[in-house]
Amino acid sequence: MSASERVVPEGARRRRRPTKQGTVLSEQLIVETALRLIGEHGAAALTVRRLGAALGCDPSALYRYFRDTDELLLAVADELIGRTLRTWRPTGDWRADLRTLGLRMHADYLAHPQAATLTCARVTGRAHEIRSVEAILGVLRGAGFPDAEAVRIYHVFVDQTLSFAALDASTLVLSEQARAQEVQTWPQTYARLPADTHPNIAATAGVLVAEMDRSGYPAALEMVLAAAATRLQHVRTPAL
Amino acid sequence: MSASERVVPEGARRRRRPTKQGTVLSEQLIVETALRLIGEHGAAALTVRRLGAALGCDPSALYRYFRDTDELLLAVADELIGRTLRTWRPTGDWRADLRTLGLRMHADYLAHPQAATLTCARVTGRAHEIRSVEAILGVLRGAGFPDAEAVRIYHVFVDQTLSFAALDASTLVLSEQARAQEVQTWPQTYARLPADTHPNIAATAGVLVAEMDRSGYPAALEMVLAAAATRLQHVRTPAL
DNA sequence: GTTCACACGTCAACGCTGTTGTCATAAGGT
DNA sequence: ACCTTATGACAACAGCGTTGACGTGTGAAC
Repeated sequence: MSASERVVPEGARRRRRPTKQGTVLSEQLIVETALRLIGEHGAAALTVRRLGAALGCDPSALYRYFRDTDELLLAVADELIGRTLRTWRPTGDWRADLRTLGLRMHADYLAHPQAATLTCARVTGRAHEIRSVEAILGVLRGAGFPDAEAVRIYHVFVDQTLSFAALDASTLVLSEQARAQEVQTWPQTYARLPADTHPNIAATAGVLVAEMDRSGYPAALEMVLAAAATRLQHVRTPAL
Repeated sequence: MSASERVVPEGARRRRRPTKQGTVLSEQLIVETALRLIGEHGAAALTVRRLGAALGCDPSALYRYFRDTDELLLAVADELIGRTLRTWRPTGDWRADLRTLGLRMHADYLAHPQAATLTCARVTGRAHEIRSVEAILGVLRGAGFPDAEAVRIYHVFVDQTLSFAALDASTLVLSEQARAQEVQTWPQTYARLPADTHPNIAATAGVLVAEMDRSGYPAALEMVLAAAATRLQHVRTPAL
């Protein structure tokens, strides 16, 4: 039997057989346990053996549910997307809708930084992700963007949100002292550079220290939304 | 002897003893070989054993030069930063300068994805980084952006470039088959969704498949530059 | 009810990984 | 020429993902 034939799709499962330790496995339970493991003990804690131990089953039992660890990771990623999307409702104002969705996705991923660094870059092709793509495209096309434009803006919006989430999450995962040192680099190193050798840094030192202390995502999102709005005006009033 | 005591700083090395196969090790040679290994055989090829084999030495000999593989990767990353900025010269056209710098940084990081994913989020506070901050701020202030605005745009520009680089690099780090599957998800899964359940995806399927096949960074960069240009116009012609 | 196919958990094993303790030896200051 | 010790080699360990074989309990069929 090859590895891929070993996996039975979740919908087709009929026999639910408890493990030696009594737990009844399911795709849902495995994904939740994986997420919990990552949240409690860091991303490095997600190994097949540890996950098996946490679930009370043999590690190899997981291969009845996922072809390999990569597929398991995709399921974890999709679960995160689903949690974000579950409470979001579009209002009809495209700019406000994208703003709140972006900020919420960013925040939700940061709430699970270890999981975010592992999964932000992945295209899952699973249910929750598909729903989010459909929704965002709907918002943009409903606002009047032509198809090509809508797809391009969708791409920028989603990749920007995920990549900033991964970036910001990765700093949260650093060790306590590494993060502390990272934060202090701006006031300690940059704010003290002399004006004759580094005129631009010296002139903006105060603003620089304050700005670099927070995420650049909100400002980046605003700029992308502003550029999109400008583009929409051109589409609506062509050849002025 | 503990692991950290085993490492001798590069400057303090006195005895250069050739390995059994004749090569004379050095921090520089190890870093270069690691970069070559990544470039030739992919990120997965960078293991201590393979690196040892490529260098003609026992894997454990590397631990005389780096405390662990993480420290080795940081050394590789540091080498990368230097290479990126070395050839860039501002022309005086702020928008073109930022465009070429962003695209070049993005490309250079992608050429060494393993190092990129590990280092994109770090603030080093070292010479190369400081020079880049000074240069970018100089471009923006020279273009006429007020200090607060210049810092804000610098933040967005640099974080967006690094985060997209990390995102795109992380897909290159995936195993061969995982990446292949990721690419096929758009034509195989998304392009086949029926129009009645997923009207927006179905309507844009063709454009979607083409768009998602490449990085969103160039488009994102253009949108940020466009938003910045609009902002600059407002600053130059206040209170119209 | 009883039977029966097989889904699914378990076990053992493979080859890989990073890392370390110990030892031998050649380099280089004296 | 000696002696210290830096440094490379060797062997071993624990842990990793993954697979093939095995047996047992389940749910369906009759």
